[in-house]
Amino acid sequence: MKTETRKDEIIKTAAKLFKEKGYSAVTMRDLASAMGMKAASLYNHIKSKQQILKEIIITLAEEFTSGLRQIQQSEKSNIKKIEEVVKLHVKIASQNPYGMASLNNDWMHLEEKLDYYLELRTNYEEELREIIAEGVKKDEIIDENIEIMLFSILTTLRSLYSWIPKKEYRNPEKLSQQLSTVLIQGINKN
Amino acid sequence: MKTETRKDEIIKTAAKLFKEKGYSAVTMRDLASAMGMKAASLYNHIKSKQQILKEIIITLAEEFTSGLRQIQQSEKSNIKKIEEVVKLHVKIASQNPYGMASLNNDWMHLEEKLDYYLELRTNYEEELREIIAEGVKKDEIIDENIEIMLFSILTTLRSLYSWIPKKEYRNPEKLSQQLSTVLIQGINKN
DNA sequence: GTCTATATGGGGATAGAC
DNA sequence: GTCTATCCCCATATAGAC
Repeated sequence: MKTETRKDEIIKTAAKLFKEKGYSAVTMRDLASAMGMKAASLYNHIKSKQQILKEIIITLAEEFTSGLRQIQQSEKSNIKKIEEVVKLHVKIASQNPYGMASLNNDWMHLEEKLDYYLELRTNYEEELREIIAEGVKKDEIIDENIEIMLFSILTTLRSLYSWIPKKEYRNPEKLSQQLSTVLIQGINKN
Repeated sequence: MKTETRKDEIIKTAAKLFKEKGYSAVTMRDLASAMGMKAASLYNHIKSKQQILKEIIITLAEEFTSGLRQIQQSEKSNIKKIEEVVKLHVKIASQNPYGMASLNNDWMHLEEKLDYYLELRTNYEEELREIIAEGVKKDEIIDENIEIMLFSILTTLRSLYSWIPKKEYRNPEKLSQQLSTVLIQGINKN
């Protein structure tokens, strides 16, 4: 557990601002002002605006990748694996909802690391697709269009960051369980 | 059916660019270049960059508002109403996937019309919440956390624009039906 | 209706004093 | 580690010729 450096503070503050207005609309002067300093001073801690975005996004993308890999390697039913994926998203989004906004909305502004990010993203989708396809094959999951099931689940999980800061969702265990119910069982009573 | 004016073309092209990089990162030079003209020439057709965003977003927001009002006033079961809401989103997103990106991601860059937009958005969510709450009360919908059901459905519908341009989803009827199944019945087989 | 030229402001980033 | 001053570039938008 390292102590938080000034650089970490800057990145955290930047993520908060990026969530409100997006990467392109946030200026280094905005960021400096939120930190209580002048824009030029930021550059003693970070190399560039682009580096801030890169650190926010790549860190999160790698967390998802390694989290999913662990789930994939476990010996659970595919429905259980999906429940674990829900937990993974709730956990990461709870810890860092601001960063999640950049991951979802500002990845296209990555320069150097864009290809790497896209690779992680594509692989993530592909692995989740395989969990669903396996579930269909083993009769755990209905034989409906896999892409629709995949994107329905994934887009809900990806937008978690936008409502997780609200009061009702401070209990990650409970939220994960309720969300799994809705995503897996649907909302229909009959 | 009016013929498409140059202004309409500019707005359509702008929406396409906004979808790729977001409002703030698209310059009037980018837009002009995509239109095969110089930036200054754009101003013979539109008043400002801000006006383009406003037209894209407010038009769509009003379409959703009036669409939902019609559904709300019909005499259907609440589950049927949700199916109609799915159809509404599929229809609008199919007609204008580029504009939907701005509606979802760039509304915070609205200046003059921001408050109006937020009012429409809040009302939309509130009406949909009431449909779900009614459904729970009448035993059509499970008695699970309403906010979670609402946001799970809504975020899936809101992100439709990002995957609707793909080949498999060109049939709005079929897509609506499959998506309703997944959202309402879930994915579980047992 | 499109162009060139330009006004005006703000962006990211660096130099060098303290 | 923070500041002031500044560089250089590009943003939106307008004026006025063709």
